[in-house]
Amino acid sequence: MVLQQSSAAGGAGMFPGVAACRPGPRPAATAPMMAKQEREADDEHEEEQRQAANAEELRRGPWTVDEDLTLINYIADHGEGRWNALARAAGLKRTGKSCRLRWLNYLRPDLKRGDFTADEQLLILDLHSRWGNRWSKIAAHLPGRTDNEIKNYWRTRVQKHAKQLNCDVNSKRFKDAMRFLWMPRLAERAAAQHQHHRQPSPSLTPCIMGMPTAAPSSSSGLMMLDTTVSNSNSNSSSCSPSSAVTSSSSCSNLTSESAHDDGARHAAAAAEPILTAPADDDYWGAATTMQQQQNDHYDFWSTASALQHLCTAGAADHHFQHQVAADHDLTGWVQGFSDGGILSGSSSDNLWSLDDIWRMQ
DNA sequence: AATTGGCGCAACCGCGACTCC
DNA sequence: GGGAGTCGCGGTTGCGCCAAT
Repeated sequence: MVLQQSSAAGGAGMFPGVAACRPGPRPAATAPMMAKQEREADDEHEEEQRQAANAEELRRGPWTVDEDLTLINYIADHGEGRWNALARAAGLKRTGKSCRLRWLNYLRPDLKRGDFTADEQLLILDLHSRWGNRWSKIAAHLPGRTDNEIKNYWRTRVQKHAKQLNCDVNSKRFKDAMRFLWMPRLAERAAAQHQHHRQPSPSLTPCIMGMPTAAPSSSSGLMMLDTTVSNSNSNSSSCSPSSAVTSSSSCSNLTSESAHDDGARHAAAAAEPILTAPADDDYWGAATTMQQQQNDHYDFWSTASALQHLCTAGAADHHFQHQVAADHDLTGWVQGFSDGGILSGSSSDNLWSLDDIWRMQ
C-alpha cells in the first residue's frame, strides 16, 4: 500500500465546513420574545461549548499517514463494521463516519486508482442515463471504483461537457450528445484499446443496450451510426457476445465485492440486474427488448437514423437538415454541424464538433 | 517570478433508513 | 412504539495543483 504524501499535506488546522456549521447572526429580539430567546441563547451557548469540546477531541480535515496506517492495521486485525466503535477502539480521534469514508473511498485494498478507462466511462454514462445520480448503485457495477469517484467524474468531466454545449446536463439535447457522439466514440476507443491489447472487451454494456456504434473508419471525422445491432445477432467488432458475458461477470464481481459490505441495500443493488438482465446466451434478443424499453422514453432509433443521415447528407442539403431538425428537435445540432461544426471538423463556440468532443476527453 | 483562475478530488454535511434496546 | 445510535447516500465545500497570463 502506497500512502500518498498529500494525505498528510493539509495537517491540522484545515477544517473545511466548520464555518458552515456556525450559527449565523441572531436577529434583534422583541420584548415578549426575550425570555424564550434568552433560554435558547443559553442552550445555544451550551451547544457551542459541547461542540468546542468535541472539536478538541475529534480531528477533522485531511488524514495523516499515521492515521491511515492506524486504520489499515486495525481493520486488517479486526475487520470492518461498527465504525464509531472501531474509531474509538483504534484510538483514532475521528468520527466513525470519517473512518468509514476514508476506508471506503481511499484505503480499501481493492480500490482501482487512476483515470477511468473508456469502458468505465461508457458504463458510467450508460448507467447514469438510466438511474440518474444513484452513485452508489452505479459504483456497484464498476468494481474497484467508489461512488465518490464516479460522482466527482460526473461533476467535473461530464458537466463540463454540458457547459461546453450550453445546455443542462439533464437535458434531452445533452443526453443525445452523449448517446450519439460521445458514447460511440468511447466505444470506438475502448474497442481500439482492447484490440491493441488483444483482449476481449470487458464491459461494453451500452452496446448491449443497443447503443449505436461508431464505424472504425472515420478518417473524415464523420461518424456512422450502426443501427444494425438491434436486429442482428451477428458479431459486431466492438459489441461481441463475449463483451456481453464479461459485462455480466462484472456484475458478479460486484456481488462478491459487496459480500463484505454490511448494507443490505448495497448488496441488493449489486445483485440487481441491468434492466431486464438476459441470459448470457440471449443477449442480442434481449438487446432488442431493452431497446424497446428505452423507446418508451423517446424514439431512439429514428433519431439515430436522422443523425446518420445528417452526417452522411453533408452540409449542402440544408433543406433536408432543417426538416430532420424540425422532426427531432435537433435544430441547434444541425446549426452546429453545418456551420463549421461536426461536418467541417472545425470547432465552434457553443457547439461540439467531433474534434471538440475528443479534445474534451 | 508572481498572480489568477479552473480543475480534480478528498472530505465534510444533512438527511433518511435501518437496527437495537 | 419510540428513542438513540449507526449506517449509507447524495450534495457540497474547499484545498492543492497546474496552466495561462
